[in-house]
Amino acid sequence: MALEHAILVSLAERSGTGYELARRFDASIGNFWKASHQQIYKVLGRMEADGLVTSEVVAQDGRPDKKVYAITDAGRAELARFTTEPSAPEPLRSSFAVKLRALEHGDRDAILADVHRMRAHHTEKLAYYETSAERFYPDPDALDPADVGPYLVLRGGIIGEQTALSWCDEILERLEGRAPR
Amino acid sequence: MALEHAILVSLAERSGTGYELARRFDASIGNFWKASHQQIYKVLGRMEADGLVTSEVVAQDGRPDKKVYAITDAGRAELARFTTEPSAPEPLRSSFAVKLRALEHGDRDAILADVHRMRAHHTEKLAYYETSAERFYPDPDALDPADVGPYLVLRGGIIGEQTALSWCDEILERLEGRAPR
DNA sequence: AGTACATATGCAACCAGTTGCACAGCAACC
DNA sequence: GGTTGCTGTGCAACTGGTTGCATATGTACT
Repeated sequence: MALEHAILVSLAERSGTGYELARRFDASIGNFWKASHQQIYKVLGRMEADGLVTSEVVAQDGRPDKKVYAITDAGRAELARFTTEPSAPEPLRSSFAVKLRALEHGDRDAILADVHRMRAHHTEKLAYYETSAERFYPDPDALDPADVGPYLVLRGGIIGEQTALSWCDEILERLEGRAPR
Repeated sequence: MALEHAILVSLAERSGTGYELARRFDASIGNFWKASHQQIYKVLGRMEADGLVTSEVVAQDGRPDKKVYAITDAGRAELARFTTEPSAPEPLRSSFAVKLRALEHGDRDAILADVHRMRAHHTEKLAYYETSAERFYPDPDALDPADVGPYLVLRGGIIGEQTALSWCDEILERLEGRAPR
């Protein structure tokens, strides 16, 4: 149930509506834990029933009312408890790896096209992460203590994307018999 | 529904029982797509109803009967079709990243212990992959064409584990203020 | 006038996957 | 004699997550 904890982290940074959380998930935490707005609303409802968050309805003109959620003390305690839990080894699921294993049973050209598509995707993501790093943490040796966690997570994203890119290049080199690009 | 395709790949390599598939998943494909035996039996049942696989009951003495599954022509066609499908960008889910982001809201020592645990886990996995690589592909420049896909998948596993290790080291260096080990 | 997009919340139905259990027999160890 | 472990198949209940839809309003573009 890490979605619950991802929401708690996000609300600990600052309060917000379900809609806002969904967008934050698109941008930052969502790089490491995806969630749709439907699911966020559902989980927020359960979390409120469990006392981990509270909500306050705010009227707006020209726009629908919104429900601003805030973390409670119980929520903060649950978040702290969560950090003491050992992480289960992440079950890595890659349908692309399955496809690559099927190379001899499938369409080689289509798989190559897929690698090129993935390569472009990872290039874009890497650029996005690197821009974020420069913008938010221009001097990594002088980080605000509150930024250390988020910074290290971003670093994980960067080296992960670099590795994904290297893998694409290695595949292309071998399957196209030349250096990529 | 990539589990279906992972099973088809495995059965295309050779026929086997649900039980055997579950073990193969533990060892090879399972490094990139986990599945429990319960789920494999469930999916095999559906796949047989869909005509992608056939089964034959084999009696054994001293052991329970077993059902040996084999891929059909329809199964092979579906596998080929699958390879022409563009892969969706894998939604990466890391509860550890969520935990790391919660560094300032939780228990720093427990998180550090968790990093050490993960580091040990990735070290072990990397060693396992490297052993497999040496054993099955001692000469990567002279691969059997049928081995190219599986080899590249294994390479992905190796560089993924190396990256995970680097990330652990970077985290430890920053949080413990020294080089790891 | 019609379309699309952003804000904002939420239900219902479905699908994938996990957890826990049941049954069955043989082999090995203590 | 009892426990553990391997082979082998499978059901039932549950949880987490996806897909599709519904509703409401304002702005901007065509």
